[in-house]
Amino acid sequence: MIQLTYDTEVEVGLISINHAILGLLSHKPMTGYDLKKLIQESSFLYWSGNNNQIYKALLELLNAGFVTNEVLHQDSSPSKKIYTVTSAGLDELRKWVLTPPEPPEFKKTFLIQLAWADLLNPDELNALLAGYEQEVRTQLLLLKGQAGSDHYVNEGNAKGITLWKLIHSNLISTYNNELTWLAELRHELGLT
Amino acid sequence: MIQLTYDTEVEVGLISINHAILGLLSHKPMTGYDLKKLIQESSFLYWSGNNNQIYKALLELLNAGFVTNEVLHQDSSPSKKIYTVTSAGLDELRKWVLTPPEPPEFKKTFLIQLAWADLLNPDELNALLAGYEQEVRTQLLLLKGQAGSDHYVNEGNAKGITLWKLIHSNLISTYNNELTWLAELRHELGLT
DNA sequence: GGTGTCATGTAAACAGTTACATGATTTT
DNA sequence: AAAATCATGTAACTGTTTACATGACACC
Repeated sequence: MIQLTYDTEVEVGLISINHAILGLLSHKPMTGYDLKKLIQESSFLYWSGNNNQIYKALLELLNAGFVTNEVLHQDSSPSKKIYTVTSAGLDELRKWVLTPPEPPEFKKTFLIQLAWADLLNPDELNALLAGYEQEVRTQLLLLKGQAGSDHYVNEGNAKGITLWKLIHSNLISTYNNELTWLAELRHELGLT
Repeated sequence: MIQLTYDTEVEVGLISINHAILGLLSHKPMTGYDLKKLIQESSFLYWSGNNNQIYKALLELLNAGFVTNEVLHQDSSPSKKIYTVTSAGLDELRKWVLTPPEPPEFKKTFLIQLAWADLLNPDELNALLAGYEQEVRTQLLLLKGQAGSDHYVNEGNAKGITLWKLIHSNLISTYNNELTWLAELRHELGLT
């Protein structure tokens, strides 16, 4: 059987973590380690930010000519590679931002549990709902706690800061929507 | 290097698609082919419903003793394996429904595009927003179109039907929330 | 003396998607 | 004549996570 592999040299359709990294680097040159922390802390960059993804993405961006790197040797610390976006990289970023958006995707395992909650008695159902509410509230607190941390990356760019605040408000409203739905659901099911 | 593999015989923590399949089978014995169609059409069972997942899951459920199957030979059609939940399977399902819920997960690639939309001029930004609105509206129409198809699986169980309607309303409200957020965003950015 | 930060990278496993393969029958 | 439905399964690949590995320094 003939193996059909894709062209690895000329990347056409990069996947989005590469673009997210390109975007972060466009604000400020950084190391993979810096990117890792930013992605892990970010609420809307939904990847885990593990090494494998980031160092692989940086290699791909480098091979595609979208970034360059400069090695900094430091004593008493491992040397670091500081990545900077090239003008080709900026073009690519702009091009990607203009691509037709995809619909949002939701993974709500809780809804699947709820689908078979007719197996439970009222107390158990109540506990299940309370558990979900708890989780959602925790996410909301986390979001509000790191309110600044996301858009402080965006220093000095007023337009950018406004956008990042709007992104933040999107996430907040999404979680709040779960809470109001939960209240309606309790009402509908006649639970106290 | 020593290979650390997990125990494949006694499954402890099955992943959720297995439980979803267990749940579907608890309503009615079915073939893998039937399950595939149900999952593909369902709005809240978020898997693609490809063969690989389903037939693998059915094998695992079978090995765990949560389902049994009966082979039906038919002429003028391939033979089918009809899977039925065992009482151990029902126990497992109930146990899983009671496990502490996880928070919902969102993948909104659009938000990442928006994060770097300061690279765009107003017309381009407008087009981007319109594209997202279009996608969300399409999802809403799809949802409303299949309004019945999801909970018709749940024949004859009043409690179950109510729950499935509530699940449906959760998804509707989630998409609607995106639309109201979009309106606020346009207002905030002073767009017509 | 153990744990955490800085900084890079690799290995192995798990999860998920697309596409392939078969073969009879029905529909367009 | 081509495409879709029924029905099972496999192969190959992509994507993602967890854990491993190194080594100096700082902190408790």
